[in-house]
Amino acid sequence: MNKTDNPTLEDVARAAGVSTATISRSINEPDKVAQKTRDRICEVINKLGYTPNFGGRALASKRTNIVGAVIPTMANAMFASGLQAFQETLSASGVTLLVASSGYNSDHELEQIRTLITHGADGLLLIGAARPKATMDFLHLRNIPFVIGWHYDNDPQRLFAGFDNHKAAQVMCDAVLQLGHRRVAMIGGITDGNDRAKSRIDGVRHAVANFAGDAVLLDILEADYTLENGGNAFAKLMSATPAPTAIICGNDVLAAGAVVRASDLGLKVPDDVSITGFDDINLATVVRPALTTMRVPQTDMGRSAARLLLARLAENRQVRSIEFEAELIRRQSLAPPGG
Amino acid sequence: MNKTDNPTLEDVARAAGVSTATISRSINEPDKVAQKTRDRICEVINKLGYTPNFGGRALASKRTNIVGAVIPTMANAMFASGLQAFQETLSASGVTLLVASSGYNSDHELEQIRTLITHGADGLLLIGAARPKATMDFLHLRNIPFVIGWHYDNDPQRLFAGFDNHKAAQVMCDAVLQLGHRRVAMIGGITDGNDRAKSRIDGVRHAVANFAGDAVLLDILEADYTLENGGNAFAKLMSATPAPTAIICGNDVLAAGAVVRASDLGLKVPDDVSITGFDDINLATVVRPALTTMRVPQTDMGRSAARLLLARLAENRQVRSIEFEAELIRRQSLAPPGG
DNA sequence: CAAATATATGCAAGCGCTTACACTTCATGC
DNA sequence: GCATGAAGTGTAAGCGCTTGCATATATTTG
Repeated sequence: MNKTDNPTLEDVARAAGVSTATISRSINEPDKVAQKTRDRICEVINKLGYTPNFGGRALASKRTNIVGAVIPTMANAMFASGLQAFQETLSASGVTLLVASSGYNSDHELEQIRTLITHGADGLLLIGAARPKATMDFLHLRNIPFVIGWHYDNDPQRLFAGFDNHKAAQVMCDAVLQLGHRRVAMIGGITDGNDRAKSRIDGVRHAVANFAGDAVLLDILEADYTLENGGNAFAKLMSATPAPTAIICGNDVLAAGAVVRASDLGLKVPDDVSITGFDDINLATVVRPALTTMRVPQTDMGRSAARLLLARLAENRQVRSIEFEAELIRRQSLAPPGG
Repeated sequence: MNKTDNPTLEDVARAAGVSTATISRSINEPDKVAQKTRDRICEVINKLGYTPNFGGRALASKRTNIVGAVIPTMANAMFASGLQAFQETLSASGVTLLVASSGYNSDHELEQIRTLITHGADGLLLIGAARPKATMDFLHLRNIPFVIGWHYDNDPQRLFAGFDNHKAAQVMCDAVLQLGHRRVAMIGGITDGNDRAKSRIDGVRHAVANFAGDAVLLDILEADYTLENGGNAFAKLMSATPAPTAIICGNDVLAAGAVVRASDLGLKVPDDVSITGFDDINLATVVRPALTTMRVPQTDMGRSAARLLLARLAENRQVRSIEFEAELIRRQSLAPPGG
């Protein structure tokens, strides 16, 4: 598995007639080296195709310039574009991204965190705040710098770049209730090991419970984020009597699945039933009717998470969590009951 | 930036009353160590929260168990899910994924390749076969093992896990022509630095040129993969006289944008104009009419690319490229001209 | 112009790990 | 019982780099 022997610092040093220290400096702190020497070194480096050996560098300098991210899955557009922004921002600072996915499973998440750390990650991006004690213990024991994305709360001990899922869901549900809906149902993500999904459901529960009127939350179904599951859950909810007049979905994929299924079942959205989404990914704008949804600042979160983590790693003391606001985007899938 | 001092092999060795070599063995080659010793060591490791220092390990063993991927962008669902599969497969072999994105720019790609290598990647996944000489030179000079995904050709010198974009586009265009379309236009991706986009366009060109009839390829527009660009390009193409009866799109995002715009413009798909996509991502199934598209085996490619790369790194000699077939998926957006 | 300071380079000690080799036990077979 | 070998462990030599310190050279200053 080892590559054929690559040139080392020493090879370069010999060829350039200087010491290894000078080469090292000309790479890492160029202005500590005379212009002339640097030029010569640069030339030799290119001729030899030298690149610093990673292991040696990491060992000597005690840092890798690698940060890791453990996200539920890249297959969800929301994480993918956030991760993209995260990576781009890191890249601009010469830091590289190690990724792993947990599949929304917390045991798996711990395993992946371990892996990333043993693979040299200086810091981590994690999604959501809730995790088992074992995971927290490991993080603390090893004193690992990390940032939590896609979630925000007031815990001053930790670093967040996210938004308040509970509040956002509540805003959405309030909007639904304001329009006159009284029989509401929800299709949420699987809450096990996913505090964002849980918060969104709680937000809806809370909104219904505190509504100054007699609204009912008929049912809450949990489903993996696929179009088909969204469709199936929708069908199930609509087969109840009385049927809900609005269905709040935990994300756009579920909602899009529901919208499509509605049309298959001959139900008109929003006339027969309103459907709302969450995240505002491409899907939301393309289904007909287009989804009323909560826009989540995916790119901003990714970018900010990177900045926070970089600052934290640079030991800037003034690192503070950033709260973003999810924004209600009104489109056609939500209307007063009965059209 | 350095973490507080973590326990080292030596700490563990001292605490367990054995030599560092034994600890190392019990981690890397457990069955070379007596059960009893191993148990004791394991206990100490857990108590101390020891994890091997990455730099030391990489330096001594000359491998990192990291592979890198440079993809155009994770924000495109097709790459995201392929990358997800790639990562999962690697993970199952204890290998971790370093990601970088090129933004479809080949200078940037080279830079990212360099970064990944200096960050310790043992091997790489790259997308598409076409790249500038400088990049190829670097890859060869450093003798870097790599696999090319999302593309296939017969070059026996290289390792592919992909499909023939040219052929796939041709299949799609043939299907369009078979249905009776004679005025065809295309909305492709930006071909600069993107051989897949180019191949898809060439495939369509080729199909039209070789059609046993008098079909015309009216126009080819290139656009970044966004819904809006797809819509704009569509509007532009439809404003020509005579207008095309079918528009072949280089990917589903462009096609979905076109379908949505068609409806905004009061055009019926497929009655007034047929639209086809490429990739078969979620979007394709959700727009109405649903997209006729080429299904691309994203997950399979990701998984196979990982297997190929792992095999290559393990120096298995019997590593051979894998060709996948894209599959024509017929849905409602394509019909004979005039409905 | 000597002294003081700034700038450029070299020296050499590790960083924490793996691994070839040497050594010690202990079981086995004759 | 003793040679033989297997199994378990230790010793120590690096892997390629960074970096504090010492040294050498250039520049400034009174």
